[in-house]
Formats: sequence, structure tokens, C-alpha cells
Amino acid sequence: MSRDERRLTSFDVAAKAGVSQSTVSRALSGSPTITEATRTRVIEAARELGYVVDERAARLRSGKSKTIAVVVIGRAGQGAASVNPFYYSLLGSVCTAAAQRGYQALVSIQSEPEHFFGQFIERGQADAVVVLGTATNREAWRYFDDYRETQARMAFWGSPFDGPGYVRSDNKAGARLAVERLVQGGYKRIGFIGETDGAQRQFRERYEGYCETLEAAGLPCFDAVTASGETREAQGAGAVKALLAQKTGYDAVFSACDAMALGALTALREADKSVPGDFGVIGFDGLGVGAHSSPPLTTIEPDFAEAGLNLVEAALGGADEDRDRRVSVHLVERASAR
Amino acid sequence: MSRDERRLTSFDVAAKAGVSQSTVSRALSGSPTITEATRTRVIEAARELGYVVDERAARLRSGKSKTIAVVVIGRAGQGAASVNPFYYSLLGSVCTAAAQRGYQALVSIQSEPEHFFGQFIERGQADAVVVLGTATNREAWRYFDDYRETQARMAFWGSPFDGPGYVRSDNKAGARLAVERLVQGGYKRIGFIGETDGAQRQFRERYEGYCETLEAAGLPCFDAVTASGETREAQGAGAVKALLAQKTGYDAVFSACDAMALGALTALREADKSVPGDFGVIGFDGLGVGAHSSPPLTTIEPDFAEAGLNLVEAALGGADEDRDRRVSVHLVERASAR
DNA sequence: CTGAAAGCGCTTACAG
DNA sequence: CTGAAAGCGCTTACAG
Repeated sequence: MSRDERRLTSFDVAAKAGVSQSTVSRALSGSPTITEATRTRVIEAARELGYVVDERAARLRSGKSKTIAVVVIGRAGQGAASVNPFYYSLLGSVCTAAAQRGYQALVSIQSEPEHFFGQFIERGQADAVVVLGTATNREAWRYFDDYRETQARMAFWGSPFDGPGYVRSDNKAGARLAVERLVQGGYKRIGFIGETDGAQRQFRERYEGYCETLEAAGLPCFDAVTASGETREAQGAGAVKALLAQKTGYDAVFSACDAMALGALTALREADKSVPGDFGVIGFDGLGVGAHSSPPLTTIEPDFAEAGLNLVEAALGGADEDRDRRVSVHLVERASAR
Repeated sequence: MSRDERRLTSFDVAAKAGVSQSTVSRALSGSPTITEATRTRVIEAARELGYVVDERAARLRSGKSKTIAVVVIGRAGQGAASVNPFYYSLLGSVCTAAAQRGYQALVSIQSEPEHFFGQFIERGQADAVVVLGTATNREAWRYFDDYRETQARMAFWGSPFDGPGYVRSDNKAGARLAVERLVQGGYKRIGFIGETDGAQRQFRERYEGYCETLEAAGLPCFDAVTASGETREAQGAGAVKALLAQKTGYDAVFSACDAMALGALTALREADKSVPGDFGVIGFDGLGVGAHSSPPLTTIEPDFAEAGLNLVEAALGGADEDRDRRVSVHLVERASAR
């Protein structure tokens, strides 16, 4: 209720409980070497005084920080407004997963080269760092890919690079789910939109899954179609136009990401193709906005809670733990495939 | 490159630069009492060694933490998945605003009563705390409303409560923009959906702005219409159905929030009302998903960057600064009003 | 302008 | 099981 002038310390609690300061520390930190009676007395004294330990001191002394630094990469020149909902959801999952493991989350949104910073562990502020965000900010990813040479306890999502600590969706399984769903809907000539060059490793994996599934189904798979554009949506719209112009007789597309799929939907509407009747579309990412498009977008969604847990574990585990971490995905049935 | 076994300290830098440890500290912290020549030498030594100050020690000693704790309130029983994109954007803006003022952001997502926790300042982890999130988690807001009795340096967004430190949109101005836009579109019987009882102070303000603007335009204003439902969208859809059933001849609605407006759009489509031809809809919040609804939703959006800055300043300023902080809003012209 | 010293509030060997 | 003491790595009076 009242605001004390002097900060309460463990000595105040010790005095009140009639024990030494070290006993207070042990009692409050859950040391097993303390009698239950003593512990209760100390906890009660602390409660009455409104005392909580000063984490700066506790962490300095113990050498730990019980914190995970989470760096969210945005588009250069745009800041927080450029972070898409997918990464915010992932951020939320990481914070939650960290809390479940007893860690706090120090969040930093980084877009500009002059502010790239990763030395949270060296500053004693974090025990591990998770980096996530748009693959399009190449400079940022280059910075963190270099930086990881100096630190093992890191994990990544969204990077165009690869290596230990990189966590991602099970892209092939996702592609399979999507393409099988399209096949099951009776579509015969299924295209793929999204670039498959080095930039987006995830996209390449989705493309591979697309081809494999189609081949297994005895259906033809086609070259990936792309188009340039400012935004992912413009790219998706352009790709669908290009694909329609090909006159291969496409009747469906699997899009490498939802943002492009949304653009595809717009282009299809303009081309008077009815979705899902004439043409099927399935995206990838599980963006919430897809639920409001017309028609609502059927998509592949990674399990966010699992993604958060994987990122936290990979970061805490360090580079030693060199396994390929794949997050499971599932089909979100909406209305863009018949 | 190499991973040192022993942590580097300011003594190592001192030895390398040929100065005392206190000089290293002063040089690196930007103390004006240091010669430029000395500072350069120290900085260079630190750079070569790869030294950065241990913030736990620096903050313990200085008594500051240069951190803002950001608590994001989710729906009980649902966690991070229940945090909507609006609050994630706000979270991002707060992190960015904090960084601009030289603060870091410690983020904690809280949904369950047993994990409500606000004592970041007492733990020495933050200099101020910002709480934001859904007004529907009453218990959480009650907790933080109680907690603020013990701490001045707090700011809030989304609370059903009121008082110093509560930051919100300029709701009346927003309502005016929306209703004037509807009037300008030629709509004559404009309804309001959203509850106006105590729960959502923001909604009441929007309703008041709605009435005032309509009266000023010489048009009738009506009682707010609501409907119960699991989600905001279901509530919006229900409200529109109820409103259509009234046969007052409504030809537009101003919705207290976008989520309800999205539901309204669905209900209107089902009722074969063409939007914006037969019926106009304008929401409030600026949700990104509104850009993909059919038709895309015209809405009122608060300035997120300004909101973040306001929250950070209000929190840092403490309760002394007892002014009513209003964040400016603007009309996002999309296609649900002719 | 710089150095030697104290001390922030804890945790953790070291004794008993 | 508990206490007295050292020390984590800084910042900041206090001197000079």
C-alpha cells in the first residue's frame, strides 16, 4: 500500500523472521536444505513485508539470467508495423514456451542495420537467444548468421540460411497434406507458386513435397511460377496471372505462402474463375486473415505452441544439439478447395 | 570467434588499455569527465577483446534497469493463441517506443489467475510496467488494477477500468470520422453495434461520439444493438440480424470494433444485403484482416506508433502525470462504405 | 581527469 | 540445518 523510501532487502526479512540473511536466501530459492518450519516462517515474513528478491543481484551472483532474448526481425525502414501476424504469433508462442520452462523473455524488434544487436548473453541478460522474422531482411540474417559463430545457444525461424539451431515447419509433410487435399478434391492440373531459388529454403522444400506428392498420385507436376512485385500478395496475383496465361489448363495451385495465396485469390476473381468450383487454392502458414478472404483460404498451419517450445529448447540446448527440428503441421479446412 | 572459459570483465579491458577499472567504466558509459583520447583507447581495447558490460552488475549498482516490463493479457485458458493481432501490433509498438527511449522490453503473456504477476519493479527488473490486452479477462485487469495501488510507474491499454496511466484511442474523434463518412456516403439510418454498459468504456465513448455526430448532422441516433455470442464476430453477426429484424430501415452501422464488423459483414451477406450498395459498415481498430474481408472493411485505426510512445511515456512518467492520454485515429478507407 | 575503495543485494562455498 | 563471510562485476562518491 505505502511506497517505501528504502528498498527492502533479504536482511529485513531475516530480521523479521529471526534468521540469518543466508537462510532467507535459501528458504526463498527453494533450497532443499531448509526445514519446512523455517521456510514457512521466512516466506510469511517476506509476504508481510512485501519483499521480493532483487533479480539483478541474484542473477549477478548466480551467473544465470533465466531469460531468453527474442529478436524479431522486421523489414528495413519499416519497424514494428512491418512485422506480420505470423511472426507475432510465433513471438507469443516463444514467450509462453519460455515461461513454461521458467524463463522470461526479453524482446527486441530489429529492422535497421545500425541497430542490429545480438550480444544479450555477453551482457548477462539472457541465457540463450531466439531470432525470428522475415527472410527478406537479408542484412539482418547475415548479421545473426555471423554472430552465431560466437554463441552456441541460439535458435532461428525464418532465416534464409541453414545450420544448427534452425527450426522450421515440416514443409514436405505440409506440401503433401495440401496437394493430397487438392487431388482428393478432383483437381488434375495443380500448379505451384513461389520462388524455389536459394532465398527461401522453406519454399524449395514445399516445392519438392509438391512434386513428390503429385508424382506419387500419378499426376503431372509443373515448374514453380513466380512474378515480381512489391508485396507477397502482388507476387501471388502476378504468378497466377502468368500461370493462367500459360494455358496449361491449370485448375488449382498450391501456394508457398498464404500472403501469396491471398493475392492469387484476388487475381482469380478478376479472371472470373470461381474458387473452389473452377479452381482450387491452398496456402501455407495458417494466417488468421485467410479466414476472412473470399472464399476463406484453406491452408497448412504449423503448430505454434510446438514451434515455440522447439525454439526455446533448441536455443537452450545450444549448437551441440544438432538435430533437424521440424514442427508438425496440419490442414486448416476452409473454403478454397472443393 | 573463440569461446572464452572465463567471463571478460572491465579489469581485462583496463589492463589492455593501461587505465584503471573505474576509467573503463566511465569511458564506456559515456561519462563526460573522460578525455576523448582515453575514451577512444578504452573503446578500442574493449572492441578488440569483445567485451561488453555485464548489465546485471551495472544495473544492480546503479539501481536502474533501463527496462520496461510489458504484460500482455490473453483470454483465460487460452494463452498466446488468444492474443489478437491488434494487441500484438500494440506490443510491437511499445517495444519499439521503448527502444527509442533507450529501454529494453521484458514481455510476459498472462492469461491464468495463478500466474498473474506484476512485481517487475520490485524485483529490480523494470523501471515501469505497461499492461495491455483484452478487456474480457476481468480477473487479470482486477489484479493489475489492485496492483497499481503499490506502483505509480504503470500504463494500461484495454482495461475496463479507468484512472491515471490509462491510455486509449480518441474514441469520440474516431466515432465522428466514421459517422461523418457514413453520412457523406448518403446513408440515412445509421445504427450502432456493441455493448455500452460498464464493461467496455471505449465502446461507450464510441457510442457517445456516434450520437453526437448524428445529432449534429440532423439524423437520428439509435440505441446500441448487441447480441450474445462466443466470439466478437458471432456477436457482431447476431447484432446485425437483430438490427435488421427491427425493421427500422437501417441502411448502415458503425461497429464498436472490427471483429464485430467482420461478423456483421457475414450476416449482411447472408441477408442478401449488398455492401456498400444497400448497406454501409465501418468498424474500429484497423485490424489487418479487414483488408481481406469481402468487401474490405472501412475502419478507424489508432496511430500505433503514437500509442506505443504514449504508453511508454505514461508508464515512465508515473501516476503524477495525471493527464488523459488520447491517441489520434484516422479513417482507413476501404470498401464497406460507398 | 583519473584512481583506489566502497558497496549495490544477492548466492554459495565453508564451517560448525 | 543454519550462520558468517566472500564475492559476482559493475558504478560512484571521495580523493588527488
